[in-house]
Amino acid sequence: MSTHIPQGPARTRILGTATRLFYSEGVHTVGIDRIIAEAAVAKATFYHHFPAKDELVRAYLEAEFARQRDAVEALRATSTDPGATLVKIFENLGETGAGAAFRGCPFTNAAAEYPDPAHPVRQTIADYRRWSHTLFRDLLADIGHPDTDRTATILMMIRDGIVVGSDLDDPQALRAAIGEAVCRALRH
Amino acid sequence: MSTHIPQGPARTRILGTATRLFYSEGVHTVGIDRIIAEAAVAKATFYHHFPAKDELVRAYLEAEFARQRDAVEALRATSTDPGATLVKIFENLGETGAGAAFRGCPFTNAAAEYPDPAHPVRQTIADYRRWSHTLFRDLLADIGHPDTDRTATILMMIRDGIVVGSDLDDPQALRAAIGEAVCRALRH
DNA sequence: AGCAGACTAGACAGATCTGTCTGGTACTGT
DNA sequence: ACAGTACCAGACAGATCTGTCTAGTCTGCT
Repeated sequence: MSTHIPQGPARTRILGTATRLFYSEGVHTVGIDRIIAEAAVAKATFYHHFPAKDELVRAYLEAEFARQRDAVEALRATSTDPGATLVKIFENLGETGAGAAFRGCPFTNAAAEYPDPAHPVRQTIADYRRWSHTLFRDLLADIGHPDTDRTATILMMIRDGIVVGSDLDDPQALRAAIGEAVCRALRH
Repeated sequence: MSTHIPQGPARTRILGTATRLFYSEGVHTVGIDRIIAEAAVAKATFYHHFPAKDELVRAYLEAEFARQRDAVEALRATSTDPGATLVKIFENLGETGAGAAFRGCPFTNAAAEYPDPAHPVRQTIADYRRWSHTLFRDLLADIGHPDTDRTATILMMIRDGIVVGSDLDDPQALRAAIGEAVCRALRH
């Protein structure tokens, strides 16, 4: 029911289709043939825009990274209270985790399929995780938290726990525990 | 340097080789041909013991599940202090996470490659996660914690954070934060 | 008018995947 | 001595994978 005919230029269609399929079914299980079929694109066009499948995977994660950065940027622009921003980030995480289409974190899922830490895809994942940790640390510094670095690491744990647990356990029960988890993590 | 010639009966060799390869490189990237080659087993023998690859994946996770159950059982048998047991479980997690061969949680990694929640492999993963949550909840009850269920959920988050972060971030920095993370999670 | 660039359709190569099947060897218990 | 079991070696089928290549269409700019 949700198989829309993709719109716009070829590159956009490819990336949109790849995002949907890679996220919902995994990277290695989804072949190029399937992507070009569902994106309604010729094979030569695909390889014109992306020299190899791994480049598409990287572009998929890079786009997701940009999307999250923009969302956080928008959140920080509306609020001057860093504590509220922090809580809102985690509430949003729980909300998306409770959605039907949720299937975990695109970055950790991809990492599971790319074991080599030197691979370009893993570099993008590492960038994303450094950005996440820095984001938490900056917000904690803005709050005036005395233990920013270690607490940011603890918040990363909770973040990972939410995305993993929302996929594999009961997302509602998990969502109900997020507020308390963050609250306890911040206590020092 | 670590490619040992496998020992023992064929089934053990297959499962041992599969465990090593599936964990270090992923499930879909490792083919049957490679497993039978490194296990020094004939193809017919493989399919005699495991009717399909997915059955081997399931057996691999089931064996890992049993190993962890045994380890926890041994830990609970030596100590009568449930709080110390809980802390030790998390310390052990951080220790294995800091090891060179660590590549995240076998169960969450496998889940990333099996998107269908109804798949037998996902059932095993769900069993494992239910067991983990129940373990935490039982230990919290033994301590006399007033909020066992929600706190167990928070401990699950920290557990997931440790296994994900040990693989993708700096395992040493993460390990140094585990004690504090558990301590804050237990505070009520 | 004409040309460049983006696109489509699809054959093709070469590798690799899972799973089946044939045929032969070696050990073990009766 | 003999049946049963466990195993080995490897060919084979059929599907699927990534990536290349040929050949032709359509559109917009100059």
